[in-house]
Amino acid sequence: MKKKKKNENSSKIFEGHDHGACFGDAITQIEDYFIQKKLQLTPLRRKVFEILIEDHKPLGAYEILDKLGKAGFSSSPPIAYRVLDFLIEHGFVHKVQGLNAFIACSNPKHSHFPTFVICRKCEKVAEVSEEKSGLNLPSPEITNFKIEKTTIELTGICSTCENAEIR
Amino acid sequence: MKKKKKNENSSKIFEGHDHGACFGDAITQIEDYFIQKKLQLTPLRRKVFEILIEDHKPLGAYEILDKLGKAGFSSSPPIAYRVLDFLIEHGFVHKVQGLNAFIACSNPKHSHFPTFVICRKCEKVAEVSEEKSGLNLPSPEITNFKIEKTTIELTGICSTCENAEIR
DNA sequence: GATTAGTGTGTTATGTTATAACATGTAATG
DNA sequence: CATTACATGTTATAACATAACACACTAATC
Ligand SMILES: [Zn+2]
Ligand SMILES: [Zn+2]
Ligand SMILES: [Zn+2]
Ligand SMILES: [Zn+2]
Repeated sequence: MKKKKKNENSSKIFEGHDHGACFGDAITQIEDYFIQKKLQLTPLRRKVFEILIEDHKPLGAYEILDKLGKAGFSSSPPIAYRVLDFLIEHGFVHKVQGLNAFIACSNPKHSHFPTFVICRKCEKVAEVSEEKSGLNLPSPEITNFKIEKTTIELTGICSTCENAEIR
Repeated sequence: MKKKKKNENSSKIFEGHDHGACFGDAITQIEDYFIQKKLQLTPLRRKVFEILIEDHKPLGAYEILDKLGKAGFSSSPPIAYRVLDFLIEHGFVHKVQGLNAFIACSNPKHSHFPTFVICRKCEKVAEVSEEKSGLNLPSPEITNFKIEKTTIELTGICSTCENAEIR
C-alpha cells in the first residue's frame, strides 16, 4: 500500500519534476502573495517571472531582455534589472552568482537561505532548501553577525555526468 | 608568563590581527608552495599577491590593475585576470562573488571551502575556515554530487555597525 | 644547434554585465 | 488640482571580463 513517494531517494536533486504543476503553482503563489502584500503584479513583472519559471533554469539578464523584446516589451537593460531586483526582494527569484544569472525560486514559501547545486558539465542547477541542505548556518564563530542574505553555491559534477566522463 | 592568545574570543571574526606577521607568513607560505610545486613566483605574480595581502581586503580587478600600473607593470585587464586566476587555482586568492572582488586567502593551508562574512555597512570581509564555519557541507541530499568548488558568502551587518545604527 | 613545446607577459579589441540619470504616464491622496 | 508614489521607458555610460594574437624566454628533443 502507499503510492511511491517522490523523492524517496533524496539524493536525486537534479531529477525532473511535474513542471506543468510547478508552473501553475508558482503563478498561483506569486498572485496570492502580491494580493496579500498589496503589490502590483504588472504585465511586465508577470512576464519576467513567467519567462524564468517556464524554463526553470538560470537565465542571464540579457537573455531575459531578448525574450521581453520578443514579447513586445521594452528591452533596455534597466527594465530587466529593476524587475529582477523586485522579484528577488520578494523571494520569487534568486541570483546565481556563479553564473551571473537569475532563476525562479523553487519554493518561495521556504527559507530564503537556499543552496544552489550547479553541475559544471550539464549546467543543471538545483535549489536545495535550507532545511534540506544540511547547512546549519549560524556557527559559534559568527553569532554576533546578523546574517541578512546568503550566497551558497556548490559547483561540481553531478553523478550522471560523472558516470559519463571518460577516465 | 604567556602572551595574550589571539582569537580567544572566537566570535570576533572582524577583529584586527598582527598584520606584519600575517604579511610575512603569507609571503613565506607562497614562496614555499611555489618552490615545492615547481611553479614560478614571478615578479608580476608576487606583486599581485603582495597588493592583495597588503590591504588584506577585497580589491576589484581594476583596482589591482591601477596598482600594478603604478608599480611599473602593464595594466591592461588580461594581466590581472590571468594572474588572479592562477593564484585562485592554487588557493592563495579567493574571489568574493558578491563584490566582484578578490581577496588574499587568510590561510592557504586550510580547507578551500571557506565562508566569507561580509558586513554591508563597513564592508569588512572575514574569511572563516570550513572547520570553524559550522557549515558541514555534504548533506544527505547531495551526496552523489561531487563538490569541486563552493561559494559561501554571508552578507549582513556586524555587531559594531549594528550597535551604531540609528533605529 | 636548430626545432619544438611550454610558459609567462604584453597589446588591442571586444564582449558581457550592470547602473546612473532623467523622462513620462498613471493612479491614489489630500 | 497639486502632490505623492510607483511603474515603466530611454539614453548613455560604467564596471567587469575575455578573445585573439604577438613576442620573449626556457627547456627539452632531434
Ligand atoms: Zn528559493
Ligand atoms: Zn551534470
Ligand atoms: Zn582561503
Ligand atoms: Zn560592519
